[in-house]
Amino acid sequence: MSTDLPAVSDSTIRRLSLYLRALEGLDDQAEPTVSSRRLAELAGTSAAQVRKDLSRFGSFGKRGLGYSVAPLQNHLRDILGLQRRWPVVLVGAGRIGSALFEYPYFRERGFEIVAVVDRDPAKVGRRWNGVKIQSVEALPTLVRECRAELGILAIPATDAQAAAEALVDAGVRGILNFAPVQLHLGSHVVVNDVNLTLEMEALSFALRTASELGSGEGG
Amino acid sequence: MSTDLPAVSDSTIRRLSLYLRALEGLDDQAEPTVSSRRLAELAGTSAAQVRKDLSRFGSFGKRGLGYSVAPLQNHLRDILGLQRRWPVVLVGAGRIGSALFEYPYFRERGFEIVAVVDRDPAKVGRRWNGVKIQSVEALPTLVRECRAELGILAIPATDAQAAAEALVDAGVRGILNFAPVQLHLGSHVVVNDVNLTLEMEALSFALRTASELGSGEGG
DNA sequence: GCCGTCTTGTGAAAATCTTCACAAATCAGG
DNA sequence: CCTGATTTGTGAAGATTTTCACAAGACGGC
Repeated sequence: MSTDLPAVSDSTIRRLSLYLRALEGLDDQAEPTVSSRRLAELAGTSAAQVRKDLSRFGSFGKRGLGYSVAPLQNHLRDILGLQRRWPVVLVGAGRIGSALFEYPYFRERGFEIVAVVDRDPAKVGRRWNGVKIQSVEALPTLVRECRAELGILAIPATDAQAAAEALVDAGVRGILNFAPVQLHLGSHVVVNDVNLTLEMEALSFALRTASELGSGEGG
Repeated sequence: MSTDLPAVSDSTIRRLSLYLRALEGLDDQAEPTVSSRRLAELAGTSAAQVRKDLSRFGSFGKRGLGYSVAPLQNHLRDILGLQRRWPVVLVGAGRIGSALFEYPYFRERGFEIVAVVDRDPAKVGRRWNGVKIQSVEALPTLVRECRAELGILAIPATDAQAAAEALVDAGVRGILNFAPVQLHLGSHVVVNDVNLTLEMEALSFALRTASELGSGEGG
């Protein structure tokens, strides 16, 4: 079934992912249906928000009853594009790259890291669970051979822009970027940044704010 | 309620972190001042947004000239709470925990992982660069001894809620959570989730959307 | 000093996102 | 069938965030 796709905000999509995760945590034998209120609790939002989010894509619930767990899971997978396998090319075989390669939840959702490249000649040639680490020069060929449309950048900031461009030139349209740098790519390419330092700084700000009761900066 | 710090949105704070990163990438010998337009380019937002964000905390710029790079860096560090050291307790010594422990940018910003715990007895006792991995039972003591207010959860979803509660009971007020589960904690605790699957799914959705719009190319 | 060119800081307007509130639909029980 | 207890889907209202637009300030050249 093809889903009609209106303009949907990024925050809605991110919540859909949380709904899916929450639904997968339910025992659909014991709990075959779920209300927007319950789903909201599980996902950390409000019932109205859940209904609004879902209603953008269709009427999946039944009044008086709620949403059937298994069908809703399928709808969400369909909306998010998870009803297929996504081959992924990983750039960078350092600590972060290694952790991502082993990350079990990617494969579970259809994201399969099918190729790994690294700049370091000492790493090239090693095998990770059957996948041979290759040289960055092989990147364009690899992307094309694997028909990868998704790439992950887990390399230093200095190399990220060039690597991103290489990925895009070879056909990648979506990038998960762990490098602490703003990538400048064509507007048809989607980039999601994972900025670990930023996350810690947001915590730091929140804690500082909380403890500064009664004293602040001069205005 | 804090007297001087206004209510500031999370998105503003996140952008401040990006501004700081962008400023650190500038050579302040060659470029002693920066305009809101330039900073916006570097951080991937608009000039008006930059000015609005900064103006919530003070008047840091000079009309006709822009912002002085070094002083603005200091203002941002001050706002974000980076003018101090933040001891951090890491829960989970698996792949992700290991990558985070080695992550160089944390220490650079004052976030120092001073203790590591793991549930696995086989890992307890090992040393990571001078830090001994300890049992989860030691967690409360460790948090208190280190005076850690920040914790990182890099453990399976099943263990995350209990570990989070242990952290909070021992005095932690901010948590960076890599476990794919919604934590339920007191409202005085700040939790930032890093949801890698969600990030990939957002890419998947975007790509699926783009291809389903037919042959038209994005501008 | 005066002029022209920049650039900030900021109210107001526009856009976006979230919550509210309620009609319509569903079910269980008698 | 009818009643009462639920719960969805959704316009409207409310809240928040972003963009606009411009007065006021700053600097260099002369």
